[in-house]
Amino acid sequence: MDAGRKSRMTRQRKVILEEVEKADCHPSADAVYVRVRRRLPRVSLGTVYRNLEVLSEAGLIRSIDVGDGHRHYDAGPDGHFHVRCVRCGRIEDVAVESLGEIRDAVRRATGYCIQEERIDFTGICPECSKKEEARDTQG
Amino acid sequence: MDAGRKSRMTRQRKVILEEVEKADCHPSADAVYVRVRRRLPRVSLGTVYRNLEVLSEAGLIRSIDVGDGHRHYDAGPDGHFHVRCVRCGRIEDVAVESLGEIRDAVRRATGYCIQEERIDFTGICPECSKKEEARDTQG
DNA sequence: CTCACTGCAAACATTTTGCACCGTT
DNA sequence: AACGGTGCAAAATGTTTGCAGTGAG
Repeated sequence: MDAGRKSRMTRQRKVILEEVEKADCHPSADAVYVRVRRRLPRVSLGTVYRNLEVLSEAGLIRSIDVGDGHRHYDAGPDGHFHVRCVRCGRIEDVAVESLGEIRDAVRRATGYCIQEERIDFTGICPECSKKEEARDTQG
Repeated sequence: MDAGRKSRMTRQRKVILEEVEKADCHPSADAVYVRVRRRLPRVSLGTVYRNLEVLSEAGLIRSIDVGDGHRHYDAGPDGHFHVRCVRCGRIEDVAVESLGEIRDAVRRATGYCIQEERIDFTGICPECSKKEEARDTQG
């Protein structure tokens, strides 16, 4: 693992990376902060932000912006969409077969040299749908 | 044009709507503020934000979040992607043929009831590419 | 030993909100 | 006249930054 040219793998950075990696959801900076603080009670939020930026730049994690007002972080592989539930706020991955195709289509249509894409869906997850259905049925 | 149940089409609201409609790019709240102030020098930024929210809720405009730290507004029709140039910051529309297909695929894969999607590409626009090429060639 | 990194707190940028007055309906 | 909307200024939110001291390499 090479986090960059002259960067030092400090205790804080390592813990931050681990916590993003082990998180099942896609934690926000603040969520990472809360988790990290369980192991390093004196970390500062600034350190968390700085490290998320560094790790993100090093390609060890990815920052995603689903438009809910927070930036989220993701240690998983690239090349997927996200779906966010407007009810419970969870963010899930969706594997994508046709991402390359879409990218090519956009490149052709616009002439842009595409570097990155963000494809995010918003809706209601099956679990929340079920709950609402149950509530509606019961009155 | 019915901006909502009991909302009043005030001078400010009308001008804000017009300025979003006539803007060629996708203006940020602050950009709208600047434009509106040319016609109504005493508007406040708060009023602009409130009206962008109201108009957005009324479906007269759409708010888009391309992840550059500002929310942008768009009076155009729904059902398109956006491409943003990392160099000059412009945001352009891309017409989409296969949006429905993608949405269905996501629905099938996740079980989500999809309400909305945001599909944004980031890259370098042809114009900026050209400039950089020219600079590179000349040394 | 060096200099990237840290904690802290203050600064920032963007958006939201409380309030008293204003103007559309 | 009623009440939704306004300007203003302060607050809230999420993120970044300056600084002096710390610790990884």
